[in-house]
Amino acid sequence: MARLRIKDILKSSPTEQVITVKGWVRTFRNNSFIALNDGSTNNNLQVVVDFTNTDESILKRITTGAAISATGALLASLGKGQTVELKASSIEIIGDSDAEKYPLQPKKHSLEFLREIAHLRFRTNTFGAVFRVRNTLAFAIHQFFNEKGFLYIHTPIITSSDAEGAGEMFRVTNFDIANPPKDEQGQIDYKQDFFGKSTNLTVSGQLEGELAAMAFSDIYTFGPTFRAENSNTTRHLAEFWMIEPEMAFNDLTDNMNLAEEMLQYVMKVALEKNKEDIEFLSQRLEEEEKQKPQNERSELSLLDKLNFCLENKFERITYTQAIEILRESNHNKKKKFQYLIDKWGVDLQSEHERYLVEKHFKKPVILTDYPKEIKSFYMRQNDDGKTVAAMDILFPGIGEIVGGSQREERLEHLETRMAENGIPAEELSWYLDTRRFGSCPHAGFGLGFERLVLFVTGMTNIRDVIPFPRSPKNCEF
RNA sequence: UCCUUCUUAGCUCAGCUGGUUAGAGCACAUGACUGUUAAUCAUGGGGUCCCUGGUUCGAGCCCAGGAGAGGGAGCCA
Repeated sequence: MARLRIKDILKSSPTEQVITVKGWVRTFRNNSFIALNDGSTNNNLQVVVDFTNTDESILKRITTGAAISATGALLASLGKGQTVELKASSIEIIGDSDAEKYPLQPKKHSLEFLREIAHLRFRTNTFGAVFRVRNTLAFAIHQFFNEKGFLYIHTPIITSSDAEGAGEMFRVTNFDIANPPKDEQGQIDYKQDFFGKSTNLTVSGQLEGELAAMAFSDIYTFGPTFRAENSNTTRHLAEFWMIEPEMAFNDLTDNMNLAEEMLQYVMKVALEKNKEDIEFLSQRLEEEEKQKPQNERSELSLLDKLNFCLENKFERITYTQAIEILRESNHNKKKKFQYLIDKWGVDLQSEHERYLVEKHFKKPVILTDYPKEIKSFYMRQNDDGKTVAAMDILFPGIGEIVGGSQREERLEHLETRMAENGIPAEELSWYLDTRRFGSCPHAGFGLGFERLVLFVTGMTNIRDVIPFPRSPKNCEF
C-alpha cells in the first residue's frame, strides 16, 4: 500500500478508507494514542491503537523516536485537537528507539542542547519548521531569478585567487602538512601541490560572477562560501551560503530595486507556503519574549514583522545622511553610543546600524554611498571623489543582510584603487580583462542566505538555521 | 581575538556563611488507570558537582590555571 504524507492526510476528510502511514513516534499516550510525525508538517497524525487487541511486545516498542508503519481506517476523531485520526488495524515497528537512551524527550529542550545533537534536532518542532522554511526560501530564490531571466552560474569553490579581500581563507592542499616540499629559499613549494599553485576555498563568487555577467547580462550564483575568520557571533559562520547576482548595464539604483524586490518576493512565498511553520515560530518567539523584561520585548510578532517588511518600502539614505541623523540624535548627544559619531568618514558600528533600523526608521534601511576608504576596491567611485556607489541593506535584529555595489567599470580607476589597496594587477588580470574588452556599467550584491533564514524564522543564532554549522572550534558530523 | 556570564542526574535547574548521607521537576523503569493531547497517579533506579592543582581539620561552594558553552564587541554576508 502506498505511503501517504501526514500533511496531506490531515487536510483530507475522514473517508474511512484504509491507508498506510510511516513516520516517527513523537509521543505515545495512554497506551493508545501515538502522535506520529513524518516531517511533512509539524502537526502530528493521531494513530489510535487498540491495546486490548495488540500484542504486548509491539506496544512496548512504540517508544519516542521509533520508526513505525501504521495501517488502518481514517476516521473522524472522537477527541479534541484534531479532526481526523487513524484507527490502526496493524502496527509495524520499522526501527526501534531505546527510550532510555534516546536524547529527545516530549518536552522543551534548550537550543544549546539541541545544537549538540544536531543530527537529531531535525526531529523537533522548531527545527522542523526552520528547515522547511529554509528549503522554501532556497527554492524561491531560484524561482525569482529564473522568472527574471537570470542565468544560474556555478562559480568555483576552490579558487586560486586570494585577492578578493572578503576575509581570511581556508587553504586547500594535498601536501603532507607535516612535511611539505620546499623550494631553494626554504619556502613551501606550491608548484608541487595538486593544482601547481596555492589554492583556497572561495570567500565570494563575485569576481567570477562578474565575468559571466559580461556575457550573459544577468546572472546569479547561489553556493557555499568559506571564511576562516575567528568570528564568534550569532551572525557568522565559517561555512555559509551566499546568493550573488550580477547585472550588466545596471547602476546602483537598479541594484537596490532588485535586492528589495527579491527580499520581498521570497518573504511572501515563505508566508504563503509555510504559513503553519511561521505561525508556529512566531508563537514560539512570543512565548520566549514573555521571559524577557517588558522594555526588551519587541513590539511586533514575527508574523507582523514579516508582513510589515512586505508592505513597506525600505528606507533609502546615503551614508552622509545617516551620519547626520546619528550625530543629531539624542542618543549621540546624551553619549549613549559607545562610539560617538563626530566626523564624516568613520565606519558605522553595529550599535549605529541598530539605532537607524530599530529606533529611528523602524524598518529595513538601505545605506548608500559610503566613503571609499572603508569599502572594497571594486566599488565604483562617485563623482565627488570621496564616496563609492555601495549599498548595504540593514535588517532589524540582523544588521547587514545584503552588501553590494555598482562596480568600477573604468579600467584606470580600477587599477588605481587596486594599487592603493596593494593588490597586484597581475593577480587579477583576468578580472581586468572585462574592463579592457567591452566594459560596461554593472552592479551586484551578496546576500547571506542564513541571515535571511534568521530573519524569516525569527531565530536569533545563525547556528540554528543551517543544518550542520561550522564555526571556530566546531565541525561536527 | 577582546569583554562578560555560565558549567551540579539523560534534560531544565535549586544547593544557605565552607560542615556530616548533594535535591526538585521532567525523562526513564515498574505498577494502576484507559479517549489521551508534553495524559494522570503511585513506587523506584539514576551523580567523575567540567578538568588539573592549591588553601583548609573539612571544598559543589574559596584561590590559580585550563577546557567548553551562552551573550556582547570587532571582522563581515
